[in-house]
Amino acid sequence: MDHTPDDTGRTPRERYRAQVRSEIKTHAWEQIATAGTSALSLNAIAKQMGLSGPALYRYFANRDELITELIRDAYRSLADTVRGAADSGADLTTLAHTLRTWALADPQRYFLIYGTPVPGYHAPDDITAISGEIMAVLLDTAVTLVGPDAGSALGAHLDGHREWAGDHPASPTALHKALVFWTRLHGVLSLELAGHFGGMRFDPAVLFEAEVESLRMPLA
Amino acid sequence: MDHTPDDTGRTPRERYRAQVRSEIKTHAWEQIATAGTSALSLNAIAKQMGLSGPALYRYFANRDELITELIRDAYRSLADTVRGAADSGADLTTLAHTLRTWALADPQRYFLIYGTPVPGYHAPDDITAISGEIMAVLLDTAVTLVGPDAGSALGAHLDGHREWAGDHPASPTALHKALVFWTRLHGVLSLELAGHFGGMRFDPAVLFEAEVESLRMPLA
DNA sequence: TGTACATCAGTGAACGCGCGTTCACTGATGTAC
DNA sequence: TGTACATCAGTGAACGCGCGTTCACTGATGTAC
Repeated sequence: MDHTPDDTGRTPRERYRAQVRSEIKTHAWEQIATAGTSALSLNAIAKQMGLSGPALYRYFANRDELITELIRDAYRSLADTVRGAADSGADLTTLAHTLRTWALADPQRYFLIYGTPVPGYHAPDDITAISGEIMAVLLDTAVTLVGPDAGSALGAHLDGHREWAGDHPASPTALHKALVFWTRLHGVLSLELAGHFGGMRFDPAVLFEAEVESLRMPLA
Repeated sequence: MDHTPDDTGRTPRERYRAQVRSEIKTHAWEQIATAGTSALSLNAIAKQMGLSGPALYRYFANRDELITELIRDAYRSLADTVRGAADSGADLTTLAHTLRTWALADPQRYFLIYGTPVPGYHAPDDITAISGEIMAVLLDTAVTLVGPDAGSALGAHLDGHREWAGDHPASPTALHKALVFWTRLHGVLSLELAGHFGGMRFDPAVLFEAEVESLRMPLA
């Protein structure tokens, strides 16, 4: 048999490793969706896969590394999703719906990013870098949106602390809109996903829609 | 010694019990603040208090009951805080700042209410009732705020599903404003508390302020 | 006020459990010549 | 193509740990007469 790398540049063994790794992650997501992140257990995953517990240590150094990887994947997925939408010419409304669809598809994935923080946990730099990518997409979309708005106090403040925008050439108003796009939609989405609209009988989609439209209005 | 009830109507033993219960809860909050809710352990609390593990079972039937009690206390505290502010004549801005102060005082308490939900957990009815109290305060404040706004699509939709407002006689616009008060401020607050503005150098208070002011503008 | 009894807080031993993780190993797969 | 060796996936036993929870108990506190 020929075990030279295939056209993806990976040997069979590498491909096998990658596949098992991803299978582990799939089972990890299932556990998180079923019982929450704190219930994630390497032994339980191994059992589900018909492996012994220690086998997983061939693929992840320890439990923390697995969780960090899941967080990374969640960020990556979100960043790719919004970037993909923006590159396909999505306007603000379409982008917002893309975000909502992504969140509803897997609430626990959303909460792994935007849910309760674990005291003392700090994400590695490459993950915070992905946050920056997401912000960049929001800024791109915000600049296409800005009309002849009057400047806002927040816009001016943000303009005075532009570091977070990378070197994005967004106007103060666009900075303001991008940030508020994020916070308003997160406000609605996270309450919806957490079930806080449960007893109430209205349709969360209508609320979401209203908040999306609010972003088209001039600021303060 | 006289062991008849004192003027609060409780015997010394009852007062002692109540005090130990509250001491247990205090230590529980410390643990949650330090290492997150999933790290909450009855044995660890007992150790901190210089008691044996089983002693705590005199005060709480089990771990779940303790956690539920903490959640109840968190809701109660929030409801009392906003109700107190409103009764002291707080307007929308003051109420918003009261909320922010309450949240910043103990982020983990905030997240116990509004953070990542535990799949499968359903709060008992008396707790969801407290949600209603909070909503009532928001509605009270919203009605004082409403000007000659044009009706919104969301307002009309909410008016068609008024059950969640109890029998509060708020106008459609007021319903809309109350709900958006909640979601917008939660959006900003939860991202701030979770540290998502960490790397960015702007002042979250300015963003919060801007969102509070946004509530004074006419809706869509 | 004093004594007999009931209540109840707290203890220490013990339970079974599942966890993360290590280690020395077997056996299959891949590599070099 | 065949053989010798190296790599590496996975196993099973074992570790120590802390967890929630039960149980039978002791001793202090409160109650009734």
